[in-house]
Amino acid sequence: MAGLRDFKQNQLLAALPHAEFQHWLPQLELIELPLGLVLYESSSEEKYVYFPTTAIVSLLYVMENGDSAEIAVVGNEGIVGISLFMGGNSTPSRAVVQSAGQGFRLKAQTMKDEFDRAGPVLHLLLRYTQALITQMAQTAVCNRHHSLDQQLCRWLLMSMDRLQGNEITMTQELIANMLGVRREGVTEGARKLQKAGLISYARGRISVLDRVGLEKRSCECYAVVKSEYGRLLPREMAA
Amino acid sequence: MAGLRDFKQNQLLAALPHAEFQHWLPQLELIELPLGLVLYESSSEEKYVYFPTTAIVSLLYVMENGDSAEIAVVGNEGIVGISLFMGGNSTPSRAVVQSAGQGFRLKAQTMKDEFDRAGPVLHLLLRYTQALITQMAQTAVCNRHHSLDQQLCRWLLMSMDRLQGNEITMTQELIANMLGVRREGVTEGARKLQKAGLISYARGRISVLDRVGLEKRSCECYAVVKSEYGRLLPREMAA
DNA sequence: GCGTATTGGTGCACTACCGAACATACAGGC
DNA sequence: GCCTGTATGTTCGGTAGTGCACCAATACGC
Repeated sequence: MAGLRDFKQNQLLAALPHAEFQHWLPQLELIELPLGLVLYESSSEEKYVYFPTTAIVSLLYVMENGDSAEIAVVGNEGIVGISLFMGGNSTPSRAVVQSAGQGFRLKAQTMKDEFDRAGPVLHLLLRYTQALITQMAQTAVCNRHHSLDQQLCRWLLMSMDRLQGNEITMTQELIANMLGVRREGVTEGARKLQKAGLISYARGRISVLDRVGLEKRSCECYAVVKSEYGRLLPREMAA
Repeated sequence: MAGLRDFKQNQLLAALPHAEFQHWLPQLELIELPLGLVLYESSSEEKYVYFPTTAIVSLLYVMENGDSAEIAVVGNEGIVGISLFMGGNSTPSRAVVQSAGQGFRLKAQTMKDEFDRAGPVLHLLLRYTQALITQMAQTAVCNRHHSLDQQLCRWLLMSMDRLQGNEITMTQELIANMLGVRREGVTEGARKLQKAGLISYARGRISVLDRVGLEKRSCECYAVVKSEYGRLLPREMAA
């Protein structure tokens, strides 16, 4: 049985007004989110929304020829499945667990009912959605203008913000998939970062040794998105 | 004085329920939107929302070093200024008139009041927002994976969908700004399209001669976004 | 402790795009 | 018709990233 502490690990749940939270509580199921689990598939109807606590979920587009690209990341600061309350019930993207952990899920209908009550929950979710939009827009710009090395730094920093500790469990192959680049490119970039003493890694485990150093090598995109999250979401939520 | 017909040129206005439309009518101002006009600046508070009728507006990010990239386009199918009802009141992007024309504007507060009434207008605007999100996400993917030539085709098609006639008034230099590429690259791409008989152009005027041909050369991104707009918005709105 | 699958490292030819410099050509004011 | 600014055309060297092929090292099941 999940305790109050577990729920509050997700910052949207933590920010819910007391009354609404009490209302949802019996309906929130704590579930395991293993690496690679697909929470929803492109253009298929979403039956649940998910509130990650220790897991990280990638929203990614998979193209006709199999190439893919991550358009946003959702961790314990957010919710997976915004198209439910936005009205579309699906999106052309896929949601995949990028870093294993736990999260809560809630039935689609329960979420819709609460949203339609048009109270503070609606405004909280919409502000979160705007933050997510910023992340997507910045990803578009970043894909256009920044080098693989810079993007790798941004990606590592965003993952760090959503994890406890300073270790990421992730192969270079998977990172390449997310960024939509070749695995060799990630190898090369990671090698440079290791040489510079910013990270160290071995077979699917990456340790961040110098966060500030990564921030310096990253493009401005990381800072822009982070500050927008801080502005749009309740104080303690800057992620 | 604007007639009913003018209002209905914007498809969101046209889709408003009768009661809400009557309520807004006295507050909607018809304005000219000349090329290059900045409707809102990055991170500045938005005082109006805009409903383009014959104009096209670009949402673009301008980076620290001056490089820019378009993240979405809004024409007569949409509204400029979603951050007002999403709750942020600003975004890190800039909105610029990309193709001169007209549109209506509405005071921020009027829009918010209506939105907070939580009626059908809220749901209409949120579905539109989801369509816009799809466009941004697809732009991110397109920037990652597709060639300048393909993107140029996509861009021309999206502009055509938002204009009457088959002529676009736009220099190659400006298109390059939107796509976030070099002017020479656009020149080269346009030359190929002209040679293939798909378009013809001269000094800032582009005529599309073979729409289907452009669609064939474009990447899948155009079709994905178009079909999502069709799915999410009222019938006649597929743009 | 052996074999196999997974993960990471390296080299190479190739392409798309960039940055810069410069040439041409058309439009509109006079 | 001439001048000037704006729009487009062309070239050239440089670079980041690709696709492919292959190797090296570690982890893990048996």
